Amino acid sequence: MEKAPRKTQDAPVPAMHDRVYAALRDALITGRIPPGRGVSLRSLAAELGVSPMPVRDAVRRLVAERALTINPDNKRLSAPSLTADRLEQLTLARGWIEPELAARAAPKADTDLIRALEAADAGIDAALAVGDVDRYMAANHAFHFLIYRRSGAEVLLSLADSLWLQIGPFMRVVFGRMGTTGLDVDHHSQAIAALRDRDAAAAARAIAADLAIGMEAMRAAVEQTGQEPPHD
Amino acid sequence: MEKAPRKTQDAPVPAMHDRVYAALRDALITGRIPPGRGVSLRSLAAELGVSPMPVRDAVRRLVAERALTINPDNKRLSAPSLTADRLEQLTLARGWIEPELAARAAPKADTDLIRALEAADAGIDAALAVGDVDRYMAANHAFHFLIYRRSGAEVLLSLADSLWLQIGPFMRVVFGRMGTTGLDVDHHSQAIAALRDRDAAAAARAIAADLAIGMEAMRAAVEQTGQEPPHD
DNA sequence: TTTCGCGCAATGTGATCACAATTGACGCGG
DNA sequence: CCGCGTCAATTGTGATCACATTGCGCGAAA
Repeated sequence: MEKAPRKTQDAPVPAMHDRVYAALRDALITGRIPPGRGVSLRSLAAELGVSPMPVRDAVRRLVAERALTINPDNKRLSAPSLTADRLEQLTLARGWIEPELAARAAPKADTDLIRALEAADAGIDAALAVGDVDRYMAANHAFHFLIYRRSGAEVLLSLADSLWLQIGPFMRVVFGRMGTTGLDVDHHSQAIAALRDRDAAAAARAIAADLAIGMEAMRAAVEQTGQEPPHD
Repeated sequence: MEKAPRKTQDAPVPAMHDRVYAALRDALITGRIPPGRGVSLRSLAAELGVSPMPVRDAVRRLVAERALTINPDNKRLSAPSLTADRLEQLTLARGWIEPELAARAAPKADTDLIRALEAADAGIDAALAVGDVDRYMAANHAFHFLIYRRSGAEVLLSLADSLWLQIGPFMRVVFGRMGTTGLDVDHHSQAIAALRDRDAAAAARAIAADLAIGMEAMRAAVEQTGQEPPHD
């Protein structure tokens, strides 16, 4: 016997604070916690049906990843506000890191990865067709990180992860402002092709182009939003 | 009375978990917690004379910043090991971000900044002269982040912060292997001059050159270290 | 002397309580 | 009707306790 048969399943139940983290992360990315909104440990805990303890852990992590901000006077928590300045920096950083990750993933691509990417891309198209924002964002995230994870570059990967977490709320604004039109320009197919060919440079180009489209859409949306007062 | 005169100073006593964070951060950067060494919440708490609670918070933050790692099976904490792979990624990321920060800081430079930089640079030289590693690293960190903070680019700045936190332990290895020789090539003066001239491109070049020197020294040191078994 | 097994110590995690600071609302006085 | 002070509720923070799991060491058996 190798170890001791773990009942029937092998998955060791994720810790509570990890589930809370995942929940908050999802809530932030999908915009269920709108930018600028203040949150509190106890209210989140009550909402999730747990004690404030694991929420504290999850929140610390999200603050460190800049997915949440903490008022230095108040010590009160809030979702970061969307500013053109932040978006510009995020765009720049993504433009460095993500093509690099794609380039590193290219030599390691295999048929399993290609198949998974095609499935994810199909999911994206399906979501776009019916205008399902949540599914689109989930599938798009899955597509990109299927590639990035393949790079094996843990340090850069974690940077990309943090950047996506900060970008998430912006995407919601895009859809709120202009729907999903214009996002179907398919650099994803080019990325898949490049990976199939193990062509690092082409993969990097495809990802860079894909980012450029999305980030430009966000920039336009934020510029438009910034002129209005906060809507509540 | 405008508010209520806060005794004499204005600094509202940093929270315990922030002090613990600072302490751990310093311990990691200066190598007092050697790479690969396991740590525990309770032992750290006892060592710092506080309850495990603020240590948990600080550790969560450091884990999120990748300055500490957590074994997914054990759930046990340890300082990340130094690998050539990690160093390569850190070098790449620093090479993107830090020159950019310097470039953004250049237009905003003023005489106060220049003076502070000259003081920090003098501190570096003094530390190098007497071979004081801790002081050198502290002064070098201060020098760079005096510049970077001036950029006003919060997002990029936090990325740079995380990268330095991960680089810290490597630097200790450098000094342990080869002392401080070869690090006195003075790109810092060039950086100061560039900032005085508000020359963004020159500032970026100076910082990039400075990084290249240091990172190459680390690469050589790690390569040398990697061939030996862990020394305890 | 070596090896296996049992039990204790230590670990991370989560809950609950206590406390100081801040917020927000209610009510009183103008 | 408006302004302001007071008080209660809510906030983040830290400590302490309880618990399941893991690691390690001591001791017994061959």
